[in-house]
Amino acid sequence: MSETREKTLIEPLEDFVGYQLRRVSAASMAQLAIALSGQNLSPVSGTVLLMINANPGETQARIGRALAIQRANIAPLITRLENDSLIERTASDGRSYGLACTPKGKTASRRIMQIMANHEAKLFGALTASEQGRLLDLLAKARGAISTPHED
Amino acid sequence: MSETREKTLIEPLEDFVGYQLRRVSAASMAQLAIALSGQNLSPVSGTVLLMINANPGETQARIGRALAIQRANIAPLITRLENDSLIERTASDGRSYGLACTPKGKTASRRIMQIMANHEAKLFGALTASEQGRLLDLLAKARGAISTPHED
DNA sequence: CTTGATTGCTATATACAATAGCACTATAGT
DNA sequence: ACTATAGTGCTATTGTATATAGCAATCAAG
Repeated sequence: MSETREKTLIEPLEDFVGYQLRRVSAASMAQLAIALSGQNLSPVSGTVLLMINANPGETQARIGRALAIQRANIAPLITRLENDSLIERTASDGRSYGLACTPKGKTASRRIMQIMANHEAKLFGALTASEQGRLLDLLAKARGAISTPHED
Repeated sequence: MSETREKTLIEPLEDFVGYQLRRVSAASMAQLAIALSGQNLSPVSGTVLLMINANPGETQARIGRALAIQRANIAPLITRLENDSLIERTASDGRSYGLACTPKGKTASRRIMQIMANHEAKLFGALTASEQGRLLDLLAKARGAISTPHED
């Protein structure tokens, strides 16, 4: 038995917001990846799909900017979503496409929203509703204040 | 001028803690990587070095567990820190080493702590001290409640 | 009609993390 | 003493996310 409770190490970055942020975010992402694996979608792909679903007709450059994903990186994501028949592109601009979910993509979006809501409940259920709200507010405030370096 | 204020897209995940966490964490990590680039260290490498500095004599397996880094992934990190003469390994167990910072590593650790503290101030300065404290508490509480999947 | 900006894209590189498996060492149970 | 189990360091490989550089096509403005 003995359960060998491992002696806790000193955490020099314990009081750093950025450190705790990174730890919680990494754990959350790992769990979300598992939760989404049944849909053959990564967290980022799923988020892009939801973004397209909520903003039909937008170009991939604008979707990417809203998610802080660069043009070069979002291209293969979009291609994959299209190959899986989750989205459609309709030429709009001559150089850009308007993106929209197919019926299959809309169904998948609803499913993904369910999965993410469930994931939220599981992960942050230890916090009360008001604590979650406060956390959300603080994160939104921090995010709003962070100056993005190059902005693509 | 016109400044073309880009029409804001709908963010379907706006009210998800995990999503905001990911966005803020990603931005923070990107900035930190820039801040640490002068030391030729990545955020993870720097964190490992600080962890060793604060816990001399610990093995890399235990350092890794404390940071949620698997044995297979921490090995090359440790090798690099040793090649850069920032840490030393002294055989302790026959199968494991005790890790400790060299004088150069201790100096680097102090520098890294300064950089990280500065990074914190820059990034989260929009929050008051009490807001930062509250955010820290909420993150710590959330982190404590998240069950790690395999635990290495 | 040229100049500059935007778009989608390829190619490439890095950081980080995950799995599988290997050799060696330690330890506990018989 | 022997064996089974488990821990440690490590290699190899893969996948995900993100970064930069550069290109051809298109658009917009002078």
